[in-house]
Amino acid sequence: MRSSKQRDEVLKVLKSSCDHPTADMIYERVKEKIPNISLGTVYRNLGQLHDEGLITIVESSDKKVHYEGNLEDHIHFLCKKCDVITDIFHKNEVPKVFDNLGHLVESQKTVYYGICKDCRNNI
Amino acid sequence: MRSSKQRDEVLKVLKSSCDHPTADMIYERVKEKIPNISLGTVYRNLGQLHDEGLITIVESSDKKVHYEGNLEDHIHFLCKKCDVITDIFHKNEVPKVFDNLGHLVESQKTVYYGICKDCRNNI
DNA sequence: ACTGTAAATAGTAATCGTTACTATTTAGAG
DNA sequence: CTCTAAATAGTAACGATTACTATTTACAGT
Repeated sequence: MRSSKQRDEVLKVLKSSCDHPTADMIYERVKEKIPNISLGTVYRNLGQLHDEGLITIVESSDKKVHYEGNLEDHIHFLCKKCDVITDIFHKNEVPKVFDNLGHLVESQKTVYYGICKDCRNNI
Repeated sequence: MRSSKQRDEVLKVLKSSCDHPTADMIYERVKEKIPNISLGTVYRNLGQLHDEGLITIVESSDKKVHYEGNLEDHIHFLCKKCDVITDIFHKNEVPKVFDNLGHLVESQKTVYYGICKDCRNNI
């Protein structure tokens, strides 16, 4: 992968973002430094950075993909009313943390990602 | 909510599906019973059923929303190559189960859903 | 049963996040 | 300095989902 100032800036913006911005939000922020950057460039670089494992994707409920630059192991709380995503770093004390934050938990989803048996064997 | 044969059939199809079908797949299956049902009707009813808590949404990586009629508490394994979603019901023995299934786990995501503090207070 | 109504539907058009395409620019190896 | 393939800007296209509208339908009140 060749270096590019566009990709560097996308990564820099994401690493310094505390929210979980969408491609469009990242585009607006990068434009402050590189005014003529293309939205397609942002999408392509987000895809590459994700493939390289330098950023992660956070699913939301607003039909947009949200990105995250913080690779530290943590979980998310997603408000179904306002769609705000909260980071929770104290995995082991989840019930207590939510009590302290004042959030009402209604459900939970856990997904494991990887390669299934068939895909490991074929090729 | 008024009853409708369309909604009943959408729910019936989903309850008897072992995969995790998309709106389009559900549409095709319901058409066998109700040939002139509209895709929009399927989408609207899936939304209503989800609001009522009768079905759940499974995020995938193919940009489509997948639905599930099985409300039993379980987690998912998502293959990043073929996008197949596997149900895992033995939560407590996760590493062992994946060993047995032959799946290679690379990462994990946990999300809690609910109402955040601000949304609980405002209104 | 009959009627009024608001909800639900079928069919179609519109939306919008994302991807594809193309001519041009650019990084970096030789 | 040159060559070449990767990266880019700008724009067009795509496709899953949602919105819209005239018509149908469930069902509560008579």
